[in-house]
Amino acid sequence: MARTADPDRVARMRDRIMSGAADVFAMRGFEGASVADVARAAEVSPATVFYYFGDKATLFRSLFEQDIPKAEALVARYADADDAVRAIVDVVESLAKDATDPRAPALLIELLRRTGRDPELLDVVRRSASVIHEGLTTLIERGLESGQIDASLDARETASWLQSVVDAAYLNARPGHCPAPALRRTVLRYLAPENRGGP
Amino acid sequence: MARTADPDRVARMRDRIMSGAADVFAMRGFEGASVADVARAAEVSPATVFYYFGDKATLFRSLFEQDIPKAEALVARYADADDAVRAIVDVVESLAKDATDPRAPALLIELLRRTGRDPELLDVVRRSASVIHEGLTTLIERGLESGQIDASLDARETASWLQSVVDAAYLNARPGHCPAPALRRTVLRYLAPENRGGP
DNA sequence: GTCTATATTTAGATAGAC
DNA sequence: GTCTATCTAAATATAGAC
Repeated sequence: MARTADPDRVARMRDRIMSGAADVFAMRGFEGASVADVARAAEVSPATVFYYFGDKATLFRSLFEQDIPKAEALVARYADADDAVRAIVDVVESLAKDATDPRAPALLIELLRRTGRDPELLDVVRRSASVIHEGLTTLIERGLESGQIDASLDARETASWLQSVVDAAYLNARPGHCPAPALRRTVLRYLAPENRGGP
Repeated sequence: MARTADPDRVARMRDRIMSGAADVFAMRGFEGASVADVARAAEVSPATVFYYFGDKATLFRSLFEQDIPKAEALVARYADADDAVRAIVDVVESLAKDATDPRAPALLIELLRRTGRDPELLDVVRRSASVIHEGLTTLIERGLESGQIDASLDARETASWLQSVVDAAYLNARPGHCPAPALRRTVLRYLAPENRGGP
């Protein structure tokens, strides 16, 4: 067909394959999903998938490369927030919001798993995770200075813990059940100083 | 060698293979681990592994079958506790204690993953998870009655959430880092009534 | 660029000797 | 009971036509 590289058409084809890949990887897992399955879902031949992505690991990784700019945008949005604790809760809830996609838990699991085995994937994940981690750490430090957050907490460790809690909320997300209220309560109470009587 | 079925020897052999399997499954994942790898780790032949476990899925599942009696014992130990909140914290910390095993995070992920694909494994997991869930629910109800726990919380939902938080401790587990303090703080503050000044 | 057809590799599982 | 040897199936990746 088109002899010339049409960037738009290339992008559309990549999206189509990646969308099929998200379905299939979520349903069957990385190893359980064959490239033939992905090709069928995208209504192309297996060779076409390899033509666009080179190999299966690269196809999988490409699903998460979009997370880096998304993380950067999220952190930037709250960088200048006045109310640090409120900003932290908003960031955490934004992260958890993606869990509404029914494929999200399964894909997160595949991601965590593959991360230990694919160094390039690890790099992608580390980049987006550390953007979030830095963003949260900054907000926590601000809350510590203003006295909004319990002075006995370490900013970086607390940021890691909050990220883990978000991940756990994802993993246990069940259809028709929103984790946001429990998550919000958890974060607010975890951060609060105990000077007003607390437990 | 021994012509007669010696239950003790059988148990030792099973343990030896399962120990190797835990290493290999944690390191390479379920699909990534070949039975040949497990056999090598246990210093037997692949055929011996199949002789004892039938197939790879059964071998994997057997790693988690021991969790059911362990869960029952844990719940029983705190069934008659006077201080409900203290008992809840103890149960949760006991659950998280296994996270110190460096293989634990990887195995948890494999477990969650395989659960959606192996109905028999799902059954095993459900059994031990529901033992814990029932135990926690009972303790939470007791804390609600005594006013130790915030009356606005639903016992069953809170039990589920606490189980998620334990998962978070697993996910956050890194060598040389103890999750207990963050976990304890999270649980205590989540449960506390807000009548004394709250968040 | 997209396909069909296939080469290659690998791993789960079994047969049968000892 | 444990081994060696092997069968079989499946999937990644490529070659080459169109």
